[in-house]
Amino acid sequence: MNNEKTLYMIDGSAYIYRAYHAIQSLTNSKGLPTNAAFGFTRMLLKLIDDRAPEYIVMFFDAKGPTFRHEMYADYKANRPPMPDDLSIQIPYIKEITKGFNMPVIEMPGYEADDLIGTFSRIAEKAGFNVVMVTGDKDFMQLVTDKAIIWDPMKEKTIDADVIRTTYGIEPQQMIDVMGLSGDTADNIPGVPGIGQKTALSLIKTYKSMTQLYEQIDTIKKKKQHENLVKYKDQAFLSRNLVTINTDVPSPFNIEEFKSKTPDNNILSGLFKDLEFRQLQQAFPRQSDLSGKSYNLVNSIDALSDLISRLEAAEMFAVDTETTSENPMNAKLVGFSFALKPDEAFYIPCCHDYPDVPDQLDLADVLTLIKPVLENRAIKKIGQNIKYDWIVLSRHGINLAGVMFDTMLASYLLNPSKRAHNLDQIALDFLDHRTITYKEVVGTGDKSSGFAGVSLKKAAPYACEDADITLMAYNVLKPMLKETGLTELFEKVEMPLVPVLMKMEMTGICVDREKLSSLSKSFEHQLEALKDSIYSTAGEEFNINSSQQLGRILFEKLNLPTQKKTKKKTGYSTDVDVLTVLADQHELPAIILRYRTLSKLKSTYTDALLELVHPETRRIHTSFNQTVTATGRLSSSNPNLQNIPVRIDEGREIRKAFIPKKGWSMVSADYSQIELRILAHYSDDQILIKAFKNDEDIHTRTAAEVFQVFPSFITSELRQQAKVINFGIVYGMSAYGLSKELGISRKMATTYIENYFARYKGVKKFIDHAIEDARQTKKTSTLLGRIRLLPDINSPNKNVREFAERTAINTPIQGSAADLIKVAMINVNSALRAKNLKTAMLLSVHDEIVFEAPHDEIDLVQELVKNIMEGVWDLKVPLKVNIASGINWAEAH
DNA sequence: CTGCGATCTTAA
DNA sequence: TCGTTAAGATCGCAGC
Repeated sequence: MNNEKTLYMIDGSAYIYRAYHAIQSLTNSKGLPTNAAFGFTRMLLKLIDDRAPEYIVMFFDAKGPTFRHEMYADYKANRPPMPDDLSIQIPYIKEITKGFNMPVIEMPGYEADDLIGTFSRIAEKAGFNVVMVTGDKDFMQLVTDKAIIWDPMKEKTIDADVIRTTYGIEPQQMIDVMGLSGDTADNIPGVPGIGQKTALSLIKTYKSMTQLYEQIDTIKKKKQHENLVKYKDQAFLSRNLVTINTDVPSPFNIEEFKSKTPDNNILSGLFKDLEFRQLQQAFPRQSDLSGKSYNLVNSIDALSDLISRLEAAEMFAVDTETTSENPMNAKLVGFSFALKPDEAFYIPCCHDYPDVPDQLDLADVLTLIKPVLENRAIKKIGQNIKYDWIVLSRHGINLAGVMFDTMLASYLLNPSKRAHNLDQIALDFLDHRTITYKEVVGTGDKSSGFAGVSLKKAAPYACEDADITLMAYNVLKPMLKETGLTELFEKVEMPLVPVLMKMEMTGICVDREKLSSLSKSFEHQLEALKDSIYSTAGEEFNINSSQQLGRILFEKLNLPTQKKTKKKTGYSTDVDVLTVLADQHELPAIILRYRTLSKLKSTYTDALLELVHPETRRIHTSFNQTVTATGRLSSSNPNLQNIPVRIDEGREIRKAFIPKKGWSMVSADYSQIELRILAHYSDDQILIKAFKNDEDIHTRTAAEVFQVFPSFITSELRQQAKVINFGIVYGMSAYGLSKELGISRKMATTYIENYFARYKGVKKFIDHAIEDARQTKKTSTLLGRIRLLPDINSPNKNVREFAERTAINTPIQGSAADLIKVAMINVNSALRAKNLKTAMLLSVHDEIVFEAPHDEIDLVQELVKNIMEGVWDLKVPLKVNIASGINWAEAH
């Protein structure tokens, strides 16, 4: 039905002004104002996103006087000239429009209104629907059954019916209304004493100005009558002025307005200059392989030539292509190398793709390439080099001379970024759009992985990876230096890579029988709980669906609702809510139990068994070094940093982590490392003294806040103080504390006041951390790790306060991360130096887990404890608890 | 069928 | 409105 074409006509000039006024202040780093350009672009994007217009054209007012000025010299005489900080943006705005590949029309002597009016009529006659994109009500006179107004920013549509119902007149009658009332904005006089309301009611009654004047003597109000008569000429002049011209001579053909795809190269460049970073990413430059020399190496001669060049090089970028994202399962498919920008080589070894010409044999390539990869004097650059390092290691090559990982460099420069993959790095630092893995390999089931890709597609992709890695190195290295991150990079992050690699490759042993019996036990209990839930609820439903559960609890059983979910899509049914409800009905308690067990089964027992490696019979997690915004590591596939420890059934899972036969688990954890770092940073005398005396820190806080001697502190008071201590580190408010402790807000305020009255240094630290962040727009850790805080001065309170909490928490959490990373590196070196068999297995934020042969336990405990405690010189001692046991739970 | 946001739970 | 950092299971919706 709806096969009619629609033409969108944009009132460009009006949007420039609106954007300029709507956005208060926005400039790029060079001081160029960008507010109007930004708002204008946002409007265009919204239009394109929402409507995907098939025909589109942009209109601007022409410079200089128009035909209206000839009619009336004072037309728009009260308009101040365009402010300088707006006019400077006009060329950019026109370029942006050009970048979107939109036709632009402006005509001397006419305003955008008249052009839109004219084309509106032309398009209607040609059978088009017309949408006038504007926020200006003056356009209402142009509305017809085929022409409507739409404002993308306010998401408002005005069609003929809207005008009829809101104003009670036909759209064209707006001209007469405006003629009578005039328009102060444009300095159009109208009839004195007649405003919008009066004009509207007059036109409603008399239908038009002409008819009004024909029956002028029926006007009863004396003054009104007098003015109407006296200013009759002025009224008709005004009417002419507000009438939008619909027959401007025009040489254009509507087919010229057929929309085209944006020119990403133009837009990307503009957005780069204007520093619209998100937009720059949304319109990346197209991948351009011209000027590149990407070579396929598929003969022994060619390989020998390449290897001679690699042998002679000081450094090169290396990348591997494989069959799996998991380096512990991946098989090598090919290698790529880059020695200088714009030149790269791909050595395919194991492509399955039919008619791959003369592919080299993997074993031959490995043998030939091994010496150069193992030569530590020749430096290697990689992207996520830990991955390649593991894969190569599993193929018998011990990579040496690893100097630079572009992923780590990108991470250190801005750890808050979502991604540090090569595509993103190329975009962010080289302004280059890479060929994506998806484009080469495809997606879904039919894709047979990289080995199934033709060389024609694989070679440019693989070569580009190495090429871009090398070019990114050239950009990133000086950036690290400028940002003061070189030492952190060279002394901590890079040396940590082989440590993590070894941990991942070693893996950890799990007691599979124990896990499966736990899983079975959970399954039986869950079955029973399920029956009991259904009978208590009186019907069957999906217990895992919080939505359905909410309906049962709050609509069927009419239990009192506690809180809505964050995005208010329904009732919250989380632990807090169910715990409260457990007093009033038996169902919530059963659900809680069900949730606990099903979490343990699905996330832990079942998932862990799935991830036992078929050959090593151990679990090999990935430690991600570029994920967290604070500098911590994260762990995935599986996440071994959130194995249960608090609840009893959960601890059973921890017990399933066992050492190799005849060995022991050893766990070393920093005691209160974050509060110790807080003591160091804040120089707070009470905190420092407490740690120097090795006091129980929560008892000490309880004593200070509640003004009681430590010996009188009960376990409840200590628990409350513990919550306060944690709250301080996270920047918690009185509200948060009151909720957590179940006390009044007033009481919570008092606690916090007491805390800061006693811990004056902590108060100073917090104030200073925020103040410093305001100045520098970033925060940093002990070892100089940074986190950018662009929102620290945001006018939005929520956004700003979040940045403020970050400014408090990140130096603490991040410094703790710095220290444990250094400790891991030092412990690893010491174990190697002493030729110990003990292996580091896991790192869990403030804990390091090892497995040690029995005869090394005592030595290792002593060694590890000393290294960890001596890792950094703080104003307070660092304390490490270390213990061994037959499983992780016992050692912890 | 796939991707993604929302909700909930686990850890430090 | 209101407490930091993560990963992952599951549901349910939108788009292909």
